[in-house]
Parts: sequence; structure tokens; C-alpha cells
Amino acid sequence: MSPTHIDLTETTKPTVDNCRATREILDRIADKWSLFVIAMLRDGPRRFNELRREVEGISQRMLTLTLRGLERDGLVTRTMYPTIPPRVDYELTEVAKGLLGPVMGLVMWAEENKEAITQAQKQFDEGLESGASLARTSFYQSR
Amino acid sequence: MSPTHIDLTETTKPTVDNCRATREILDRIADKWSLFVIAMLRDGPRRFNELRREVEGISQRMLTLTLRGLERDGLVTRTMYPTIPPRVDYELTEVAKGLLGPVMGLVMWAEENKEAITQAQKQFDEGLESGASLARTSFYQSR
DNA sequence: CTGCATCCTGCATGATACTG
DNA sequence: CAGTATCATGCAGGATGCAG
Repeated sequence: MSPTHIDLTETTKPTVDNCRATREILDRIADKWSLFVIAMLRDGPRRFNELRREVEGISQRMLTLTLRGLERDGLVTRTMYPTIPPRVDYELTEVAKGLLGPVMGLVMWAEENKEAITQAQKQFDEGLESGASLARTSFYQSR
Repeated sequence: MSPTHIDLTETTKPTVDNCRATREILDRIADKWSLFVIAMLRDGPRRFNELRREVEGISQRMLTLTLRGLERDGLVTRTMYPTIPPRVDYELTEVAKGLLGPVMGLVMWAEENKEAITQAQKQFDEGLESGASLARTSFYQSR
């Protein structure tokens, strides 16, 4: 967290680069679940368990944590109806709706290119064995 | 990897939902570094240490791992020039260039809304103390 | 310069059980 | 239904040293 004297000289490119704040925000939403939760909320409010079912694979705990994170960032609102049984709706804020474009772009890109990617992976993994002298051996395959 | 019988019934929304493959791809690129590396490569090839400097904060190890992951996914190409000292260029593939739009969208969104977000966070955190009976107490603030 | 190999650590995530 | 509280753990990620 030390300021470390960021030098935003003229040479910096218009967008990414040094900027820490941007980094932190992206880190936040680029975690394992946030993008998906946001995507699920794209067409209107959802209840807790609705999300739980739809995001598929998320644990209750992680859904709670993710939602709280998003709420904290001002990306979703939480509305409680003190009925019995209780009901809580989560909805995207205006700020978050600006995210929806890029996020859905990612999702659609992923869907369109998933075959290409799995195939690239297969090819790459094969090349590791036959590639002999290139010797990208064991360890770094892990990822 | 077990097929697990995904039920893409008609009721599923056009995009996200059950689809595991998409999930896996997004998990891959939505990690701590990939998005940034991709963003850095947006206007042409870069050398290893160029990236290292520009991504700022990334360790050598993580850069290597990230690049190999992206290479494996067929998102970047690796070109070695066996000069002395050696030189290695990384460049986005065509597939990856499709990602560039959404990714830069995210980055720009983050930049435009960073103040709003940090402020929302501050407000949220204050509300936790004064909010008394709401009692979102200790643990779940962590995130 | 580029990048492999280890060791080590903490945090993110999961599993499970309890509450209003 | 919508959380909260704990415990357990694996893997992401950092630090460091060596190698072609």
C-alpha cells in the first residue's frame, strides 16, 4: 500500500499501465465468481437461492461473500422483504450495468471460442511430449 | 471433466447458465494476471521483460506461468530469437484479439468508475459500524 | 535476457453445522 | 429461505537461486 511514487508521465498509454486503482478494481471483479453473478443478474433482480442454483457450483458461503463484495463496491443492491420465509433480492446498480457490456462480451467470446481453446490446449500438451529438446518438462504444465 | 449431463433445455438463457466449458474458460482468463497481460499486448508484440515492467507488480514466476497458460490456450504466440542475449516476443493470436474488445471495455469501465467504487466502499464500511442492529459483524467484512 | 526449479506462506474456497 | 460461524485445505503467488 505504500504509494511508491507512481509516475504517470506523458509516456503512459491511455488506459492500463501503472494505475493501481484500476488494478484493484479488476482484481476484485475478476475473481472466481463475481463475473458470473453479475452476468446472472443481467436481466433483473434475483433471489439468493435463485442465484445459488443458477451459478451452479458456487457454495452458499461463496455466494454470500461474493454478493457482499459486490454490494460493498456499489455494484449490487440488497433488498430485504421481512416476510416469512424471508426473501432477499439482489439487483445490479447503474454503475454495474456499465459493466454488463464487457462482461457479456467475455462470456460470449468464451462460448464462441471454447472448442478452439480446448483444441489448442490438447495440441500444446501433445507438443510437450514429442517436442523432445524443447523440454518444457513437468512442473510448468500444472497451470 | 465428467459430462455430468448438462441439461440445455429450451428454458436456458441464451448465454451463461449451466455451461461448464464456458465457466472453465472464464476461470482461466479471469485470474489475477491474464487480463492484464492481454491488455498489455493489445498493440503489438512485447518482450518478456517489457511485460514484466509494464504489468507492474507481477513476479517473474507469475508472468512466466501466465504466459504459458495463455500460450497453451492458444491466446498468445511465443517467438524465440536465438540471439545473444536471447529475445522472446509474445503476441496475441487472432482468437485472443476477439477478447480485446471486452477486456478493454472492462479496463475502461474500471477507470471511469474507480472513484464511485472506492466511495461506495467507504460508505458501506461506515454503515457497518453505525448500523447497529443490522449487525453484519466481524467475519464477513473480510472481503 | 529469459526462464526453470524449489521452498514456503496465506488466502480463497469448500464442507459442514447452526440460527431466525 | 437466507444467512452466520468454524474448521480444514489446496493452490495461487512470492522470494530466491541457478542455468542456457
